This record gives sequence, C-alpha cells and structure tokens, in this order.
Amino acid sequence: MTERRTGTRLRLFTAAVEVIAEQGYTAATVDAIAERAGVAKGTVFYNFGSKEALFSALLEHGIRRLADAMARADGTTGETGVADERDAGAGGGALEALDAVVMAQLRFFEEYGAFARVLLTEMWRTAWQDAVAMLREEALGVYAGVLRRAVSEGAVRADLDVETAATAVFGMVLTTSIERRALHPDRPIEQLHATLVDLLHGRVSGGPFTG
Amino acid sequence: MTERRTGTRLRLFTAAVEVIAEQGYTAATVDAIAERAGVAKGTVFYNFGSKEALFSALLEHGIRRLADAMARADGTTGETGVADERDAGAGGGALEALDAVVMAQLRFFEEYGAFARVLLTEMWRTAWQDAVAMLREEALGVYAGVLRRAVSEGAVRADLDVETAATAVFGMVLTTSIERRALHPDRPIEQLHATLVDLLHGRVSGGPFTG
Amino acid sequence: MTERRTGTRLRLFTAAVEVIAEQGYTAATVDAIAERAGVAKGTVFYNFGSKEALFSALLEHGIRRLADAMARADGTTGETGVADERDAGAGGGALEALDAVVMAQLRFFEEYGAFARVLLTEMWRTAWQDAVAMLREEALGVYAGVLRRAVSEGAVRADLDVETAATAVFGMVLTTSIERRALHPDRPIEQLHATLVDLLHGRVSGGPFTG
Amino acid sequence: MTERRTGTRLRLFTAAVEVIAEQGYTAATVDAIAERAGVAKGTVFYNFGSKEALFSALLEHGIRRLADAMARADGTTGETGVADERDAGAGGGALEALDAVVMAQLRFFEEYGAFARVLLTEMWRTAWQDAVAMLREEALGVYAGVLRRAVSEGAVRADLDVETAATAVFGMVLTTSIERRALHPDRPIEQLHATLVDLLHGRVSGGPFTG
DNA sequence: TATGAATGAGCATTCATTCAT
DNA sequence: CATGAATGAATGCTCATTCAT
Repeated sequence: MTERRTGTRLRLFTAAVEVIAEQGYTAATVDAIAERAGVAKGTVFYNFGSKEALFSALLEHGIRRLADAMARADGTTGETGVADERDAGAGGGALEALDAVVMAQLRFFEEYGAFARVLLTEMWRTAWQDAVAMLREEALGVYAGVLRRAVSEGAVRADLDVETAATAVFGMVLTTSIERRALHPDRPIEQLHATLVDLLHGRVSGGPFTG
Repeated sequence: MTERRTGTRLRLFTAAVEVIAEQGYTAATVDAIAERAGVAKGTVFYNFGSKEALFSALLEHGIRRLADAMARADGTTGETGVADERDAGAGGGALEALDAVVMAQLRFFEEYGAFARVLLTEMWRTAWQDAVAMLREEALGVYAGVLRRAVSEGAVRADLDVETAATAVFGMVLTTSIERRALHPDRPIEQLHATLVDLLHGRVSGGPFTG
Repeated sequence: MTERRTGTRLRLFTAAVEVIAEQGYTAATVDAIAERAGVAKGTVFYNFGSKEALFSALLEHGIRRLADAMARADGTTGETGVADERDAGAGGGALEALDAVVMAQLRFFEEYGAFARVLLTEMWRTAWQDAVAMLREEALGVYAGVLRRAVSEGAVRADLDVETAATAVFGMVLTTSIERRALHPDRPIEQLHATLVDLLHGRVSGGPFTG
Repeated sequence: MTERRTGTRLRLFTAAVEVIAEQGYTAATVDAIAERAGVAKGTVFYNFGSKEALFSALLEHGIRRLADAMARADGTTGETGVADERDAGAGGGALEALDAVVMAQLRFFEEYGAFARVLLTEMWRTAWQDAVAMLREEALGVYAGVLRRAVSEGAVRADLDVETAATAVFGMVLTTSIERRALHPDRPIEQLHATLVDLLHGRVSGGPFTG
C-alpha cells in the first residue's frame, strides 16, 4: 500500500467517525464522509469497497487503540508484571490500577469523543459482532483483569461477577464521558474522574459501616 | 380521540420500539413498523404525521413511564415525606432508596428491554432534545434527589457532584441491563442488582479502609 | 335532493374553485377542499362520488353561467332577435354587441376570478373534453355568432376565420383578466375594456389607412 | 460541466416539456420524464436536485429562447437602429414590426408547441415568480417596445396602456397557437397570422370609420 | 345524510454502488 | 489511484377512496 493511499484511508477514518458520531451509521452518507475527507465519493469505494467495510475497519481501528490505552494504563501501575505475585499487600495494586484504567478511558474519550459516541450507539447492533467481540475481549477485558486481581488480593468479595462489573464500570465511564462532552466540555477531566472513583470505592456511601 | 384510534396508536408504539431497538431509528422503516403493528403504512402517518413524530411521542411515553416507576420506588422507601426529618439514623433512608430505585430501573428495563436499547442509542441525538430534557429532569432527577438526600443525611461526602453521579448510576444500570438482555437473559435480576449495589456501596473495594 | 344537500354541494363548488385556482386540479387535495367548505372529507365523496366528478360538475356549472352572461349581453344589444333582419345599417349592431360581450366576459371574470384561472389552466386537458366542448359551443359560440353577424353586416371582411377570431378574442380577454387580477386588482374594469376594444376596433393601429 | 452531463440535461429538458405539456406540472411524474428522456430516475435528481428545480430551469431556458426569437424578429424589421429616427413615414416601422413579432411568436410555438402549453397553464402559479418576471420583461417587453414605438410614431393613440396591450397580444397569440395545435395542426401558419393581424390592424372592424 | 379512521397505490427523493475515463 | 456521472432499489410521505358508525 502506497503512502498516498494510507493517508487517504486515515483521512477517511477521521471524517467517518465525525460524521457517524453526529448522525449515526445509517444516517451518515458516503457523500458526506467523502466531502468531509476532501475526496470524491468513488474514492471511498476504491479504498474500502463498501460503506460497511469502512465502518468495520474504523471500529476495529478505534477499539484497538482504546484497548491499548487502557492496557497501557493497567500495565504501568506498580505491578510486577507477574500476575500471581500481585496481592493485597502490594500497595493496593488492583484498585489503584482500576483508577488508572478509568482515567485512561476518560482521556481516550476526551481526545476521541466522536468515537465514544459511535461506540455507544453502534456497539449493540448485531451487524458488528466481530468488533464487539474484540471490544469485549480487549477493552472490557482490561477491567475484568483488574477486578480479578482485586479479588485475588482480597480487596473485593470473592464471588463478585467480574464480567458484569467490568461492563458496569465501562458503561459508567462511557455514559458520563458523553454527557460531559455534551454538557460540560470544559470541566477538567480530573473532576469527573474523582466522582467516578468515589462511586467505585465506596467513598460515596461511606463504605460498609453505613451501607 | 376514539377508542379505536387510541388502540391503533398503542399498537404502533409497541411495534415501533421493537423495530427501532433492533435496527436503530434511521434503519427502521415505517413499512416494518406498520407491518409489525398489523396496520397499513398510511395509518402511521394518519396517526402521527411523520416517522419522527411517532418516535418523539414514543420516547416521551416511555420516559414518563420509566420516571414514574423510579419515582414510585423512591417514594415507597420508608421516608417520612418531610425531607429534613430524614437522617442517616432513620434506617439509612437515602441509600436504601438508591437501591430501590436501581431495582426499579432494572425491572422496567427487564419488562421493556427494547426501550432500554432505544434509549441508549438514541438519547444523544440532538433531534430529540425535548425528550432528553424530560429524561434528565424526571428520571435522572430521581437519582439526583436520592443522592441529595444522602448528602444531607451525611451518608455521602458533601461536595459530591450529584448530577454527574446520577448520570453515572443511570448509565451503569442501562448498560448492564442491555448486556444482560443480550447475553444472560435468564439470570435472575436480583443477581445483577446485587452486583450493582455492591459497586455503589463500596462493598467492592472494601470501603474507605482499603480504598 | 334535499335543500341541505344542495347547500353542501354549492359550498363545495365554491371551495373547490378557490382551491383549484390556487393550486391547480392535480395539486388541489380533497382534504383541502373539504376543509375550506367546512365539511368532512367523506362528504365530498358522498355528494360527488369522486374528485373528478366534482370537478366536472363544477366546470359545467361555471361554463354555463359564463355562457349565459355572455349570451345575455349579446341579446340586449339592440338586436331584433331575428338574425336575418340585422344588417350593417342597423347602427353597427354586431360590433357594438362585440364590445358588450367582451364587457360581460370581463365582469364575469371580475366576480369569479378564481374560475377564470381554473378555466385557463385546465381547459386544455384532454380529461375534460365534454366541458371543453360545451365551452366552445356556448361561450366561444357567442363570439362566433357576433362575428358572423358582423360579416353579414359587411362590417368585417367576408373571409374572416370566425372560429379562430372568436378564440383569439376570448383568449385575449381571459389572459388580461387574469393579469389584471394578479397585478392591478383595483384598476377599474372599464379601463381594461377600453384597451381591448381599441385593439379590436383598430383604433390602435389607426385602421386600414395607416396599417 | 462535462459534455456528457450537458447532453443529459438537454434530453431531460425536451422530455420534461413534453410530459408536462400533456399532464401539467403536478401530474407529470419524474418517472415519466426520466423514461421519455431515456435515463434513470436518479439522473434527474443528480442533475437538477428536484422536480421543481428542473422545471424552473426549463422555464428559464424556454423563455429565453422565445424572447430571443421575438427580439430578433423585431430587430430585423427595416428599422434604422436609432429609435428617434423611426417615424410613421418610415414604412410604418412599428406596425410592421408588430406583425413580424407576432409571426415569430407563432413560429416559435409551432416548433415548440409543448412549451406553449406549459407556458399557458403554469405561467400563473406563484411558484415560478422568477421565470414569470423574466417572461414579462423579456418576451412581453418586446411587444411593449414595439407598441411604444408605435405611440411615438403616432400610429397609435398616445394614451394606450402599452403593458396591458402587450399582454393582450401575447395572450391572443398564445391561445390561438394552442388551439391550432389541438384542432387544426396542418393549417398553414400564415393563415392564422393573417387572422390575427387583421384583428390587430382593425381590418376586422373596418377601422375608425365604422367602429 | 354525514363522518373520520383506515387503506394502499403512487410519488419525490435519497443513497450505496458501479464504471468509464 | 482517483473521479464523478449515472443508476435503481428502497424509503418517507401523500392522497383519493372506502366503509363502519
């Protein structure tokens, strides 16, 4: 693939997320995407073959980057790199990591807010099962991993439904990211982060003594 | 409005949520909606004027019912009805109410799962601002009210961003409801409820002592 | 036919000419006509059976009244009622009659301007052949009759194409009536009449001596 | 604009006048127009954007050609090119020009009879105000100019309402052209021309001596 | 005699896709 | 590699007509 072609494809990705974030997949027209990318309509089909293929590629591209960002945040949290060496005594590793991953997700959505919207609205369509599977494995997987470690550290009750909790955290961050973008775009992201980790750490309800 | 007409409109509501939940607003065709409702296509336009108006009416209808269910759950939670009489000692009023409202939202989405999908995917379109405003006021408002009571009871730190927290809880319940419907439709709803209140009450992280 | 029904039919005639004058036959909807007449849509079909039948009836009704007005104007112009008794010496009867008929057509279109519009735009559709035949016979027929008398009076050259000339005069009056209604609705009708008879009597070109 | 595209647009013009002449603007379907032009329906919208825009463009196109033909006929009528040098003695310039313009209008409508029909039936809709303004200025303007010259030559009484007379002549030619096309399509056009100039020059009524 | 809810064929318009250049 | 004119199936919407009340 030539460099020119790669550039065209990236411009189309950017244009497509924006347009699809604004209108939704079905309502977004190839014409609008091509126009925003500054190319002719035919070029979209020359490069991707179909609107659906463009969107699939775009979803995978975005999900991989999101998952990478989250995994990176998890990986840099004072962990030893060997899972079974982590424990509750190791500086509260898992819960600290949870906060870091939440922050990474927030940051990613701050930078790629349009992608957050696309994810939220299209994630549940049966059409993109592959991409969704990837999201579940790679992005939700990071949360699940963190929570599993928290269980093994004893920081969390042993019978927690880790998969569901991962989805809950992910959905909470996703929803509030979008709301922030729509309603309070210039509030510092740290503020939102503080609210969310408060909720997650029980500093809202005051913990076990009052719950 | 005749009884016949009212019946037709309700049948159209039901058909429309289902089809739109499956395909999204734009991809859902009026033809498909009419067919599922068992009426002619013209009947949709005779009754609502446009696809958009049908959807607006449907959103309002659903949001009002959801908000009612949530408010009812809040209202029946051992509260005295006089705000300033509530306190942390009164059986943990606000936090107990929070659990009840979460349960109400879960139950509503269990019964009207299609509506949950529609809400999640269409809530952010600028087109439905009125409905969204209503959702924010009436449904999110219930969570905000509960959290405000929790603040005044001292069960929650005083400077919590109540609005954002309300959105976070709502989004968490919404997201997990949809996932449950897609992946584990016959798991008892109580199980999901337990996971969520664990998260919210800090029984996940072990509360302030470990967080 | 009861009186109530007759009233309904007349109200529908009036409403229909107005709406059709504004929009044209095809674009005029039965809904709009019914609404302007203050009856339900079903009533139109109850009374006329179809949109087309309503329009046919309306055309005949209007054409008959126009033709009557024109014939009356012709009849009151010092003629004896016996064609062969008229001659060029009888005070220029035919040309005087021509002026009077033009005036009658102008007056009719002043009062029923909407009908003029309808006539102009729908007269040429093959759909209304019966009505058009009637127009040709009864309304254009009056002009043709006057012109034939003018020929026999010697006031007009003998080989004039009387039918074509009748159409020309009718069309001239029709066109200018509509223009007047659109552009100069409060100019006195006599002024338009003067311009037209000037054209017809050669007082424009100054007659044979200068032409 | 490519040559291919220009050709498509012209084919659509031709097809559209024909279909609209037969059915009227509203009743003419884009399907029928596309089919007659031998292109797909989408091509109409690709080229003009809407049925209304196609019709507007078509009206302007036709009116400009008509006005050109009329102006050319006026321009070639033994005039010296300097307005104030024209006078009644100069071979009856203005009235001769009037005949020539009438002939030009007749010839144009003979070649583009469908356009005559379209003009007559759609000219009065408020929707096409721009085109109508153009018709008034450019086509009726030719008649008005001729008549004004006739006034200044003294061939016509000084207080003639030149605008109205222009409309009257135009309407007369238009109406009779259409009738000829419908009833006597193979009569020579010169015969119709003779009848009309007879009317206009007072050779019908015998001029001032008998009027 | 009149009504208005319901119908469905028909229409203008959109848009993903193709292909000649 | 890229373009944009052309396509036609699909869609939202209109409206004359029917019919139960």
